[in-house]
Amino acid sequence: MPAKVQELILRLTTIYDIAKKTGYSPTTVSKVFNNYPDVREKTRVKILETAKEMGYLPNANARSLTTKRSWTIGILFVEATGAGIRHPYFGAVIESFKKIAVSKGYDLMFISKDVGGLRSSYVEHCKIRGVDGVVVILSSNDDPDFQELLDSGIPCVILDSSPEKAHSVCSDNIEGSLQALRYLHSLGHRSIAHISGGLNTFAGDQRQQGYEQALRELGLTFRKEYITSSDFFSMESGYDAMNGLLALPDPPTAVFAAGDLLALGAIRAVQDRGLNVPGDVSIVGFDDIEMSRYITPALTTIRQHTEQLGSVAAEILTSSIEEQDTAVKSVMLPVELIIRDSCRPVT
Amino acid sequence: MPAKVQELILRLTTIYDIAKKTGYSPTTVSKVFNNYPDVREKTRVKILETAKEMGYLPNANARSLTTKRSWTIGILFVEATGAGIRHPYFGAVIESFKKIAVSKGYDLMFISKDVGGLRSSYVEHCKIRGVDGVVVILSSNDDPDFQELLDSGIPCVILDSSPEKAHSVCSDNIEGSLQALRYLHSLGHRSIAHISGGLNTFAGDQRQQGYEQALRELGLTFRKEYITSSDFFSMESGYDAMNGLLALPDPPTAVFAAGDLLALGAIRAVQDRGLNVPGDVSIVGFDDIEMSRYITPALTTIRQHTEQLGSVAAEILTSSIEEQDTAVKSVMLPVELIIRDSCRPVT
DNA sequence: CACCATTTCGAAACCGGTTTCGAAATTAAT
DNA sequence: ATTAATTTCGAAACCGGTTTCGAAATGGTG
Repeated sequence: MPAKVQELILRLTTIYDIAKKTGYSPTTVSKVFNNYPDVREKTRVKILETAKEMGYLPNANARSLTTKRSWTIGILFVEATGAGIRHPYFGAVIESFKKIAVSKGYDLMFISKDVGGLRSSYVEHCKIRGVDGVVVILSSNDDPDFQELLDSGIPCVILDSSPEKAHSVCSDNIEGSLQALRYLHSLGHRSIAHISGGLNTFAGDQRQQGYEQALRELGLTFRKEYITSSDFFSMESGYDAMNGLLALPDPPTAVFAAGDLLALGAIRAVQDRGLNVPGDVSIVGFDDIEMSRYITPALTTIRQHTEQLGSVAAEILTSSIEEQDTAVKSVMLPVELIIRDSCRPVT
Repeated sequence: MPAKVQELILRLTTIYDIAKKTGYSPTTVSKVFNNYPDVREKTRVKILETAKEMGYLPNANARSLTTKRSWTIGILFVEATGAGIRHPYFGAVIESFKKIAVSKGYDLMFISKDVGGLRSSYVEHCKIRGVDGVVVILSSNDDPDFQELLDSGIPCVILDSSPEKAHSVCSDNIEGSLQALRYLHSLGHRSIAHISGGLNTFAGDQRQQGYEQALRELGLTFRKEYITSSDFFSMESGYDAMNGLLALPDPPTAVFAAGDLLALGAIRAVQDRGLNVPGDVSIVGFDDIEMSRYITPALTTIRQHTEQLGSVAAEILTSSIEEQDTAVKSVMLPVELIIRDSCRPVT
């Protein structure tokens, strides 16, 4: 052990110290902190008082060791996309998740494929750390390590996915796509393209399905070249995708993007060509990130209730950890079309 | 203990199991995993092999209990602003911080003022969890709990601040303001306002100082009404602040916003009044968040090297945890003016 | 082959809690 | 005042590792 660490060890007071000072046994001290009924009121207050005097703080590691409960929830999101925590959608969801989880006594820890500086699987990481549960955000379904996690028996709640094995919370993506397309259709648009988020994510897949379903519903013809698949939900890929669409001999008059960031990139691409949104192309996004209200043109989009997604996920996960109810819960939250300035009737 | 938890306890294999199976003692097994030199190669491989066979994974809690090293780093950011993790700047910094920290064997855990569902101080939370160090992002200097943390002896690295007591990493905020103002000045602007991030944050304070310093340097008169103090670095407060400036009898021709989000909000406010950026007002931001390239007009801004901020912070903190060198390190990273489309010479 | 130096290993104590179960102390009942 | 019922408490084992220090095994040497 390095000298620095050694030196820094501020020996904290333990229940043994309290026991010695009060004259009671460590057992009794422990019972006080765990609200056991078999300790007399007088001794309870005495122990509590000296605990406060001595600045006692429980040692979470010691407690976890015996109780097998770490009061820690792992956060897992796909690192591959590079978007990670930087995507405003995730940030918002994590924040609301955190708020609920913390209020219930849990702390959040990032779970990655490295542990102790070595490569590992998610499950290994979780078991080593002894997390009580895991919240998974934007998983790519095809990751075997992720599947292994679902099978591991560790309580999981997945956002934007819906495996049979684990709890899940997601928005009604298909309905969102329908609403977007119906709206564009109502404005007279008939050539509507889709910037997909990619089929390797649940959300991307669902929204694309919804897009295709809407085409059928509205009697529009499906055109393969009108679906551009961006792998990530990033502005950059939205930008590239839109450029592809604009280069088409017969470009669409409207575009439904599977994410707001994609939409922002797309808008930029339109503008870079000297064209105008919504003048030349109407664009609808998905997510309603905070930013969308403030850009020009303000983005018409499908709002997800991110705060609720996070809090519902937290409720589900914590109760899954604490209750014996084994039924897998699968919640789908409604979405909402937010009309702003990025769409216009065809002329 | 709830039945569910009890039931789920997948008794993991321990070093004792390995000891029993191989015939060696737990001591020797432990030595193998800790690379002690006094174990013969033959027994090392045998232990390692059966460990793999049995699916052994170390128990981090048990290890932490004896070694007093949790290999956990606490992340702390001010929750008060509501911005929290949602701000793209933080997200980016945390991500690069995480990358380095994880590669060195640390995991990241959020530190809040709640622990175990009860109100607590940051220090208490840290001690209970036994984190090895803490990274603080955008602290508001006036929080006493935060000061207590700095005094606690727990290794800390602070971003966007520069206390004497702890390591710190920040951008050269003052230089950034100077560059922004000089640039606007070079375009002929003489009435330049400042949307401040607020004086209760280090970055906000520094940037405002830089603004005032630049005014003097450039021989411009300081006008109190040209500084609008927004409390948070949010689009909304940027929007409000800009509205205030535009309502002035003598509105500025250029605005230097202390953050990109503030700038985005400001741009929106200008546009909502039927005015144009940069036609009627030139705007410079600060941060260069990814978004800034994609909005219209693309934002001219002062780039912070977020990735480097995060990685340098991680390097400093981990070495502060591991080395005996007690000198407090204070790193200031250069900034860079990124010229895009949100400014124009005065006509 | 005896002797000494190295290697290699393990017993035991410890880290800071929790929990079972029985004993002691107190109260209630007769 | 006994006895029975209840409270209140603590000894001890355990959770899964780490580390010290001494003993045993091995190797080398004369």
